[in-house]
Amino acid sequence: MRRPPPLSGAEWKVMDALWEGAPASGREVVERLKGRTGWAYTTVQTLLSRLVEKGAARQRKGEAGNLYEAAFTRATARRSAVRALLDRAFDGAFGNLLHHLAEEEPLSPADRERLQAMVAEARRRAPRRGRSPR
Amino acid sequence: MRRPPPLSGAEWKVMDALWEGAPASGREVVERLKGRTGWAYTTVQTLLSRLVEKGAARQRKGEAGNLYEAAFTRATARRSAVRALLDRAFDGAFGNLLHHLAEEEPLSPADRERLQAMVAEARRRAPRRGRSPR
DNA sequence: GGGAGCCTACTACAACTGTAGTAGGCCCGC
DNA sequence: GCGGGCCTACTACAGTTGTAGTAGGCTCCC
Repeated sequence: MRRPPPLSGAEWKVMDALWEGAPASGREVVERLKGRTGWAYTTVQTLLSRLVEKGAARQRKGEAGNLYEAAFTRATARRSAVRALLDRAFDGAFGNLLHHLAEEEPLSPADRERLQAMVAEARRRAPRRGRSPR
Repeated sequence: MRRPPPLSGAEWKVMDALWEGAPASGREVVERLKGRTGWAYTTVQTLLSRLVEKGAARQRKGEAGNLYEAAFTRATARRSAVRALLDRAFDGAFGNLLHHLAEEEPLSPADRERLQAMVAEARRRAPRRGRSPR
């Protein structure tokens, strides 16, 4: 899966359930989503089918019914979602997003500390791995 | 406008044109979008009408046709879009997004430097303005 | 071996999105 | 004063998304 397909809001919830443990039966997925969504069994089934269709999940026959698992990791999906946000609202540039976060979002002082520490840490661990901004 | 409405991809492009200078006539908006989208005049008009309907833009009569302007700033729209991404893909928590950015995204070393500097700068300027993370 | 459950596949349907076409009004130049 | 442009309002239509319902099959119990 080179480029994961975009996931809709409802699809994200189902993928979250799959990432909690796979493979999972339709029944299990419904159980995991109970309390978060209250969706009918068939609603979840429809979403699972759509995810399989678009290549976000894989389906295989199990003992009792189909089993499902995500076709890519949460981190991959997040990268894709961040990329989509970038293209849509930040002119495609990471720098614009970073600037926005630092300047416009109500980060708590703790968030800022944390962000700063994380950046420093990541830089220490992988000083040469980045790509240049566009 | 307490909560700006969510904007679709096409709507973002039109809003971008409005933010480039307002008020602007439909014709001007179309001109600004030429080369970026190639949309027909009526396509842009439809999008402008939808934006007015959903309260994202304001319309008023001008000398020669309607004039349009954005009803909120780009920064406001961006905050809203970031919030939507957070809710959809990061469990609603800023911290998760920050962690993702630092750990998973291919930021260039320059981006990391910049991010770090911006955070430090923002903290210096507004040491007490943040809200606590959720 | 027939009914209760459970499962999958197919269908439904309204709202929202992307992308436009058409009709009808107003103004300017000839 | 009429044809060409330009503008607005309305309509169109397919694809996606959210949220299900229904029909038909398997299976296990009594």
